[in-house]
Amino acid sequence: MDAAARLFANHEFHEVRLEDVAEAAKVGKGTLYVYFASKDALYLALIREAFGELLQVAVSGVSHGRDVWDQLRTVVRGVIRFGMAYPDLFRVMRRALPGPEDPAIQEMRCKLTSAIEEILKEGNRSGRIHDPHPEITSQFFLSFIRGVLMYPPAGMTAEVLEEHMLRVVRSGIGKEARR
Amino acid sequence: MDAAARLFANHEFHEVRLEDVAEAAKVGKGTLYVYFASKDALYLALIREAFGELLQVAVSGVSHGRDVWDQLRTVVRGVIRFGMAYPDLFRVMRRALPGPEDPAIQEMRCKLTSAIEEILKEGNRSGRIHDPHPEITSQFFLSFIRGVLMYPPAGMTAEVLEEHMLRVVRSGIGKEARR
Amino acid sequence: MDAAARLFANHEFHEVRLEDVAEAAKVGKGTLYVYFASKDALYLALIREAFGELLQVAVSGVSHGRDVWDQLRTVVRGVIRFGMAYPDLFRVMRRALPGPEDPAIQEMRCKLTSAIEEILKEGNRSGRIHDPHPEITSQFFLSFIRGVLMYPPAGMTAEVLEEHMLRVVRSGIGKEARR
Amino acid sequence: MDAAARLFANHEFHEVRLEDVAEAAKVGKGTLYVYFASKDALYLALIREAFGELLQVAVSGVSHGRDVWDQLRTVVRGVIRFGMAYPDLFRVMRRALPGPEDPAIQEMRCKLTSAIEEILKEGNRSGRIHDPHPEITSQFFLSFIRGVLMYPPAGMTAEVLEEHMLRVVRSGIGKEARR
DNA sequence: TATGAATGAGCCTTCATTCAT
DNA sequence: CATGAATGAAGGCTCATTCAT
Repeated sequence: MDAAARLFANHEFHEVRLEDVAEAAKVGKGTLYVYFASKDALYLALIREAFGELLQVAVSGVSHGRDVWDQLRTVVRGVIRFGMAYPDLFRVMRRALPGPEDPAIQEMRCKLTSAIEEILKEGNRSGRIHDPHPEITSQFFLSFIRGVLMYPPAGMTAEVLEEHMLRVVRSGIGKEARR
Repeated sequence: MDAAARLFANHEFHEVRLEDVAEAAKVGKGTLYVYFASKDALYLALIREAFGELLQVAVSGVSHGRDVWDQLRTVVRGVIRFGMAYPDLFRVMRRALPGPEDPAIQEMRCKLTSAIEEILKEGNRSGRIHDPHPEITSQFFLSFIRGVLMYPPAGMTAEVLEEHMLRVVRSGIGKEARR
Repeated sequence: MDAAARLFANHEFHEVRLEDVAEAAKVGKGTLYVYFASKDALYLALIREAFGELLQVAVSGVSHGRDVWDQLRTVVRGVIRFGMAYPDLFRVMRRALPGPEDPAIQEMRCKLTSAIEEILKEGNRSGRIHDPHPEITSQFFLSFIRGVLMYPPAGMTAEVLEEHMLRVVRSGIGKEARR
Repeated sequence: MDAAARLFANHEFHEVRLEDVAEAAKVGKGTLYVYFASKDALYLALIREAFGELLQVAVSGVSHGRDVWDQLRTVVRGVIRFGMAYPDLFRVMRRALPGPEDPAIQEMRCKLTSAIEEILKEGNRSGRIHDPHPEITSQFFLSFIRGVLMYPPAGMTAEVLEEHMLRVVRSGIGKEARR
């Protein structure tokens, strides 16, 4: 799957030949079929793994009850870490069509945004946050990281990214809003 | 190209058969090859058109010198309008690999983020904005819209989206940051 | 037809596109169909013309009753002249499959060898020639010229070719046979 | 390749469908592509093999130093035998355009005529032959056989052909030249 | 279980042919 | 009669998939 991720990350689905995957993985072509029913199955398994991993890293660390900004930071940090640790998986994930594909994937995608949305709503309730559209803002968190990791500005580090993102969301960049 | 956009928007490249495109466009299969050298060429032409259109809509309206937030609003509104007017082109665009593909596409992609980055920098200089990382924030604008349009929350409208986005970026959602 | 000959001479049938023929002939693609029913028809017309021309040049000049070697010389000279005057037609002709193709072509091909065979037989009867297999020797004449014109040795001229060919057939190259 | 030879022998390149070749060879269509990169490659491989075989059969048996006429007889016999043993390969070969095609083929074609030319020149030196144009006569040998095998007169046998050909070349058919 | 040679369904692409102008 | 834009039948080629070893 590492090999497959590497290839699918940088090439369209149809550009990746199972023969290349097999070679990259240093196994026979037939061996792939021992573990995956088809090329599609392999591709979906990849995305499923990616989402699973991301969910693990980003959401599992969140402990409800702690400060809302701490929770958001945990999620953001998790996603960034994941994106930097598994850039290939991350890129594969990003290209996945939102179509019906696989219910498991839909569910995980949903879980991820829901988790963030929940934190935001919790923040609204606790008064530490004022967000009239947490369902939009939650999309924002994921998209942001996605964009930065796909087209990384020069000299980007996990820390800078995390810091900047949280600051923007928290306080905005308007001058009159800070003092 | 309309027909092609419609198909490529909802299906992976390899799932789209030129025969279907031809049928959808109500022309003969061979006719496609009168105008496009290959399936790839058609696909790239689509993306190129999309970026061109988007650039037109989003960047051309910006008049430097006006208030920074007005400029940002113009861009944001343009991108959102484009995404809603041409959802198919928008979806095709989004899936384009950042790879070498086509220099023209690379250039347009670059132009778009640069335009936003420039506005932000201008804002920094004028003091209306305080953004230590405009190169990151510019990515943010695009990613945000992209994410929202790909996985649209229920009841989303262009106005709400525009408003929410600008508010977040301007003032953040932190309670202590506003009064 | 000149244009077609030029193209068919140096390229396999399938390598020649009617579009190229039209362009080379400086007419529209459709115009070809005003004069030829199909690509095959054009091709066959070409071969037919070639054989007709060759027959004209090579056989028509032969006047039975004259000296046999004069007659042979006339034929040989005619074929060589034709080959050098219309190298393209000549090359097209050579590649024609001996298959059923076109009865008219078969007939002309036959006429050509028959003409030579007849001269040889006449020579046998008159005693100026001793050839136990004129049906083979007649093939020889054509093949010879064909070979030389397809893969011409450097510095070949019509005269040298004609002279050499007749000498070989008449007297052979064995030393003991001449004095 | 046997199957391919059979088909290419009696049909123009474009009339032969790879599907037919596969069927004739009793293998899958895809299997052809395991061994040949393209239809062209298959065709050229065929011609290459034909020339190789012919070279083997015709030239390898020649032992320099033996009587010149024996050497020529060996070559002639070799070519005739080859033509009769592999009529398909022979016919394919004949149609090959003298164009650039494949350097290996060019070389073999050259080798063949050179070999005969060398024998003739050796004959000139030894005095057993008087041939002012061995470079032309060598073409003759090949063309002759080619012609006879392509349009075989009825009742042709290898022996008759060999005998007749050598006799013509050696002594000619002029009556005054023999006694 | 692992393999890779063989396979053929499927698709892109070509180009002879048509026909409205 | 001349044209060339449009067409779709045909076939070369790919590659996911199978299966005998």
